[in-house]
Amino acid sequence: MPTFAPVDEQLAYIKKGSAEIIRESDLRAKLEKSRAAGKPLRVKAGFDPTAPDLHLGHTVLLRKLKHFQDLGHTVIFLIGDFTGMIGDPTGRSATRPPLTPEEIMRNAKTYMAQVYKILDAHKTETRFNSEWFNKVTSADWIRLAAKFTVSQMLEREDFHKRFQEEKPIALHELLYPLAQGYDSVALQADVELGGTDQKFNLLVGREMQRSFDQESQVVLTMPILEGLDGVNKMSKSLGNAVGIQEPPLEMYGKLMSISDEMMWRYYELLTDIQLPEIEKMKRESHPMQAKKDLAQRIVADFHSPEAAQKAAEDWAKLRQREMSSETIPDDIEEVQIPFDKIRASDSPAPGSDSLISLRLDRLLVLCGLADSTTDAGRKLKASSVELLRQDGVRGEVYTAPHLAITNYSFPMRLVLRVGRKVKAAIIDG
RNA sequence: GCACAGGUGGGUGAGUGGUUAAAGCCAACAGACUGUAAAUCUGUCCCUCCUAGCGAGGUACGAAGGUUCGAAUCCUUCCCUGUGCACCA
Repeated sequence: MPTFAPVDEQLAYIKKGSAEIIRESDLRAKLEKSRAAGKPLRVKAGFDPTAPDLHLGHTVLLRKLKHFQDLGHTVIFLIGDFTGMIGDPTGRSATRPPLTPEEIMRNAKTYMAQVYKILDAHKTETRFNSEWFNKVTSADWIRLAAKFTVSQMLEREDFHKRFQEEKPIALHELLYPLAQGYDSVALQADVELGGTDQKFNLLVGREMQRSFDQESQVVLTMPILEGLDGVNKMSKSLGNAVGIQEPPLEMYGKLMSISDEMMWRYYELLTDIQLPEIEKMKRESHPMQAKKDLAQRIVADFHSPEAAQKAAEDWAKLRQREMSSETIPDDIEEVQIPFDKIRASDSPAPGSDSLISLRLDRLLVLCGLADSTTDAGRKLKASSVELLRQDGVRGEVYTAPHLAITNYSFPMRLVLRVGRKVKAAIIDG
């Protein structure tokens, strides 16, 4: 029979960082019962396999699940492959197109790989809700739908707002909360975790269980992590997210760009450092050093301490170069480019002369440093394009789209910088 | 089905026949500044081409047609959204 930590201890651990627990007394009761019986709680969290890439925002919840795992409870990672076909209306206040089963399966697979960077794969129960929903009949759906009223659904802020703003609410969207609620019934969940934006859906689970004569689950909401802008929730589509699969340097750099205020929030929600210690850092640490530590810590979580260390060093170099234009990081992304794609029309054929002429603007586009040749032209005019010298030291700013090179030889390596992005073009003849 | 109100660039949101590739704001991107960030200031912010110029051309205001020297702006049809009514019970 498994043993559990004292209830008060567990509660404290669970409460850290959480936004709301409905109801705490229920949770305590469940924990007591579980401890007495030596039976772990069933802790469920559902994920919509719509975005294939997880970002730090998602990990807030995953970390909390991990905490439950640490305490010895059973974590059920529910992939909403069925509900994914509905598309949770949450968030963008707009109807979302349903996904196809193929897309969902593909996403689900990429999900799992990422999730296990945080959760213990062996201790996690992974389920798909199509497992039970494929057996639910139309008649069942009607019965399910009969348990809720339109007004109840409109209590949900998102629906309410859209209704008032005369924006569309597709009928199937109303099914989402029902389905999610039914998941809890099917899984006999004791606790369900979700973001604060999921509160409504989570509460539906309580109601639903009650009407199926089950004990209502405890609802635990986690705060929604703000993105790099510090205002909106972290979301890939808002472009303020840090993906957990991003390369170390990119991750580090992004984290270093958050505001001081946000930094503390990230400390709270993305690290296991205890609150009193965070408070102490707030008082005593230099904000920049604290931010570096945070960034390094998070990069280490998703890559390795070594990678984090290197990211920190590269970032510092990059930073330094930005200040003094003297150094660049060691590993720059290299892009292979055939010469004839960027050859200027007035250039002599390669080999026929010691001089060739190429189109910088096209080169920028091919390197991914500009969106289009028009955009590249603009960037050039704005004096924001720098060609770094071969030794990787300070270079020269170019404003003209044509670049003549003498004494060339293929393959030729040109290191270009636009803003903080640096790319190396390997040009072949 | 009928009536009414709407559909503008990444997002908001002006513009109701003519320097309007389309105001303002936000976001974004660069530059300056800075102990990181923020803030602030400046510039840019549809695409293509080149001789790179306050150059040439092409797309663009739900879709397709039409009227006009000229339309995002007027007309017609269609699509989409919302509201009310009706239909159906």
